Amino acid sequence: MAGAPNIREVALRAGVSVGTVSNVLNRPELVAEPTRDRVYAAIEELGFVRNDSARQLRVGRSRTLGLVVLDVANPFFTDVARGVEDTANQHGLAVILCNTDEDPRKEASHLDLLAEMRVQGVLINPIDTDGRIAALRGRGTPVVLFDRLGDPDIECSVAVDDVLGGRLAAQHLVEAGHRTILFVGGPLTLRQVQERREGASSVVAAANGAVTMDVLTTTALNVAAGRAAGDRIAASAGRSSADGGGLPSAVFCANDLLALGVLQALTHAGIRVPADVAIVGYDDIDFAAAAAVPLTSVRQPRQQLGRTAAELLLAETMEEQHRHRQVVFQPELIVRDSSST
Amino acid sequence: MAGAPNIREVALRAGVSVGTVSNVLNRPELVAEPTRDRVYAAIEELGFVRNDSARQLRVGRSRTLGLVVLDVANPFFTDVARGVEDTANQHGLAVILCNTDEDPRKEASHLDLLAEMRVQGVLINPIDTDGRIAALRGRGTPVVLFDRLGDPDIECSVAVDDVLGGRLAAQHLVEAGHRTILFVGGPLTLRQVQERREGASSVVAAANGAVTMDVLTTTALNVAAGRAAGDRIAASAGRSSADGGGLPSAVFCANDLLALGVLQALTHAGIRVPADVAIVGYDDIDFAAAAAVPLTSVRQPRQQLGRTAAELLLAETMEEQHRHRQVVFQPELIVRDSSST
DNA sequence: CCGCGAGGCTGAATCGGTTCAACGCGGACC
DNA sequence: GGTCCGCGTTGAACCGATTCAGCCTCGCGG
Repeated sequence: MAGAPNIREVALRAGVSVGTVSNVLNRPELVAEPTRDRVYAAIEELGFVRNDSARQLRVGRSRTLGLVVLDVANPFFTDVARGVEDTANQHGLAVILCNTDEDPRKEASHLDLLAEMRVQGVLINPIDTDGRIAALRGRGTPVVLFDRLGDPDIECSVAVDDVLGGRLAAQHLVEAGHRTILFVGGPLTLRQVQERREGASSVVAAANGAVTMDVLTTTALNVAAGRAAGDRIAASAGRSSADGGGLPSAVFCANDLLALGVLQALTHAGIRVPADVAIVGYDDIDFAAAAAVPLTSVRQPRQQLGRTAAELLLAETMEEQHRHRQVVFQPELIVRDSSST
Repeated sequence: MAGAPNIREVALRAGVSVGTVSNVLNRPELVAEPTRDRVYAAIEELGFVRNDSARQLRVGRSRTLGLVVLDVANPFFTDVARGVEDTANQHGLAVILCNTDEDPRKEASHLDLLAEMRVQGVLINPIDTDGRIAALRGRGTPVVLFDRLGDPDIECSVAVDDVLGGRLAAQHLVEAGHRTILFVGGPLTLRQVQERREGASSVVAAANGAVTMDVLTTTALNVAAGRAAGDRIAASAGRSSADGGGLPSAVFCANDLLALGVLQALTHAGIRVPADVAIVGYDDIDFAAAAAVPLTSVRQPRQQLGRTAAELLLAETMEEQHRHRQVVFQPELIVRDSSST
């Protein structure tokens, strides 16, 4: 009595068998109405709550799905998470949100936990492609990659074309007359950072030497790292350009958090944005528009990314014979004050 | 064989009984080394992963704890979540993060799910004090309130003194010479909003008519609502003060998201911050400092709030006879450019 | 009057770890 | 030689919901 009444006590109280209670819970249309009402009444009176472990044990799989992200503090990921949640909730699934902080060890331990929980599937923006993802899949748990393309033979994935995004940003700056661009981002091991840089590089290369692009590497993709980068940029303003100094005319940041940090540091140093230096960010998080110098940014369809990823996962769990798909979204440049002439 | 090997297959392969395998998993010090190694080898070879449902079913409770927040997109809550996660992980617990979007129905459905999962405990910033929280507790699941004080006889809670926070903000503005203050926040049913307003009101009242404070109610606590409020403030600038128009000399926002929205709208309308209007926010999220007009804000110890809440929860699950505690943190005013003269 | 089918319900088997009483065995001690 | 102890291991009972073969009842057609 203390603690949790079980299905047997409910059955006893309603004067039926446990099988009938289970039917009321799961397939009420099979049970005659008066019986059903008696069972509902008993459940109510006892305050019965189904024990999900027992259910799962019998059924074999859970009603949850795991979402593993690099950084919950980044609004980009919380927006993706919202998209995932929407789709999952519509199908009666719960989402377990795991945060890796870009740390492979945390990623590993979260994946182990999700495996033990026998989640229906995992959505992940992987750092480390260690064997765990393959192992999960080997045990029959579908894994969908998001914000990163995978091998179409073995997995579904949803991504945004980061090379194109980089190109859009750089093109915009070049067309606005900027000739010295600085790319700020890191760590360079992250594919997103690499590809955005690559896109920008291709535009610069096409200008045949008329435009130059330097790279300032950061250790993380957050506001603090952006501030540090901004301080270095401001410090270089005093030095002659022969000395590697001089302000760039534009800064392209690998994400908005960095851009906001850079913006703050530059403003603080008395450098005007966009008059002295233009800034372009990436992701178009809500705070980009909310900055007092609204940020030009490359918009990714964040919620849709999440929704689509979840849909692919559900398709994989339900379809009889599944063909892996790759979905690639196109980013879009949103021009605001930080890069207007 | 397909899918998931179980503990019996491991036992068979290692040539021991299932009991021994379980001991290796849970209390390896009881098992002789050579046996242990054979079991580990078998686990490795088969790719065995413990089925957590079965474990939970037997043991009675899970190794997870639920965290229910109003809005994952608000950095305040992700910071709290990080604090909770730190503490939980140290004790080998996982955190399930649930988002209510300030919607009582979503809150209810998440609580139902957590109940079915038999989580070790729940940390919640409740909207609706419907019976579910009491019911959970009745079934033996500890529930700790955070960012809100509860009844010390029945529950633990961790909060920050919001009345004091409101007072600090208003005091700062009054001392800086502001005489017409506008409080922006809502919905007023949220206790946090109420208390911050109340604190500010008390300061205004103490000024014996020298200072006035109006209230502009918002429908939510996010950037978009802040922008809308900012637009209304800017629109009133043109009207005479007899008409209820005229700019306030300072705006105090119930949280930083609102403040950022207001800041953006005012700047966009050509109103200078802080020269024309000063702004004070609340929470001191990272973006507050990162705004191009860095925001004066009332800082809450966000991570510590999370850590402490988790510790209280753990204490309640472990202590033989538990006495509920209320922990109240003091907020701190961080003065930045948005309110400097 | 009998047979048959459908609807409604029963209850035992099942899922896979955990736990614990009990057992075997070798060494120490009297 | 007998007894006792403790370490290492065993294996069956158990947790609680689900499932399904099978039972009963009732109504209808032959």
